[in-house]
Amino acid sequence: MQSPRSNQDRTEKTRAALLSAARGLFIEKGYAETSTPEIVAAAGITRGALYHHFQDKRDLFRAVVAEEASAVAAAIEGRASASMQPVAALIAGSFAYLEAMHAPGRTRLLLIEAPAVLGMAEIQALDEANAARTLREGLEAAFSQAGRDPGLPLAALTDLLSAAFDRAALAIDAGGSAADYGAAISVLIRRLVLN
Amino acid sequence: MQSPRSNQDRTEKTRAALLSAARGLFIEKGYAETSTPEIVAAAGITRGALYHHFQDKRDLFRAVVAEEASAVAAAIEGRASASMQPVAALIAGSFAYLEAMHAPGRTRLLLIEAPAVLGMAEIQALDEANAARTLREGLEAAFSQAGRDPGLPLAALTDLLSAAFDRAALAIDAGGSAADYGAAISVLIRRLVLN
DNA sequence: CTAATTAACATACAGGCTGTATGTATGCAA
DNA sequence: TTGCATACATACAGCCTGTATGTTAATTAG
Repeated sequence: MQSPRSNQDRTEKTRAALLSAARGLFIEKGYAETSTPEIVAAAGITRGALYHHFQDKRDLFRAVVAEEASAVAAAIEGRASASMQPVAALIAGSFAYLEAMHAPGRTRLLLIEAPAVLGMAEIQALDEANAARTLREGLEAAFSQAGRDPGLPLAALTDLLSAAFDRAALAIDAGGSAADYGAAISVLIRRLVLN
Repeated sequence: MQSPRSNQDRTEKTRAALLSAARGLFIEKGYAETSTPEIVAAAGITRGALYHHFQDKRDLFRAVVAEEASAVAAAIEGRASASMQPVAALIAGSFAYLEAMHAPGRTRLLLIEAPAVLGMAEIQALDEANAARTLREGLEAAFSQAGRDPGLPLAALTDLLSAAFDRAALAIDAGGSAADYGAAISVLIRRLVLN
């Protein structure tokens, strides 16, 4: 806090401007159709700065995706409180997820483009860190309360359910009936867990 | 059948060579990392021929995807015969799908790259023409046999199930346990349909 | 049967984009 | 204040896509 602009400050501002501009363009036009000249123009800097802060275009995209994924996780956080019944918590969490994913362009960015650009492996790791673990624990709790753990492939079921949520988010974003997909999610969870 | 090489013949051979070469490269390296010079070199022709037969690179990709999707549909065809019980038919069809998707590179091509390159709308239309309708009819039959249609959002449920199948195919392809995912699919269907 | 037209390519070109290499100015540390 | 590293900006090389233009062979018209 001595110079008019410390290096740390400059870096933060530049990175933030880059991320914001990139997110807007990636959401609007997709990864492939967005050029780095466009991004830096929108951010008010030059390509030199971009390649100073990020290794390449993909690396910048990765940062945007991570940011967005963590925003989704944050939006869900706390929506399914520990005081709820397991099944109710599962359903509340699912609806929170659908709501959070409804932000403009999020489904396309996170569910369509990210797997193609970054590869499924990276996305899976990111999911695991954010939502998947919570979901699996919720499922586990619900199952164990209903007393029917034995032999069920819990991890696989978690994965399949998570895929169903993703598809629901995508479908709603594409104009599908939120009520229908919400009901379908609800039915799916209840039938799976309760007998 | 008069000339040593009729135009029709030439066209067919060239298109086939192009599609085959493109499929191999798209599967091996993905859409973005595959260049048209590479494709035509592998096919033994020039870029002029490619752009004569297809509007652009995406159009060629679209043709490859359509071919592959129809191969999957063909592989499933007949696996779920009308003589089976509805639920058994559903499960048989699901397993046939998982098997058909296990061909090298198919999950990546059809489930990861195609939505990103062609857009979700086109993929949905393609799915609808191939697998989704069959699935919905199967679900409907199973539900009506179990006597519990009223009020269920059938189309949405079909969509979610289809997403679960896709994820299972992806997960198995990525090294997940085919037994676990198969069991999970089986459980999901049974719990959903039977009470 | 020949002339004209069109289809099926091959070649050449223009523009744009990515990543890197290089230059410069400013903060920071000794 | 002198030297070094950081945060950029500028310049460059190579590749790729799509189009425009040429060429050869097949098909159609007269």
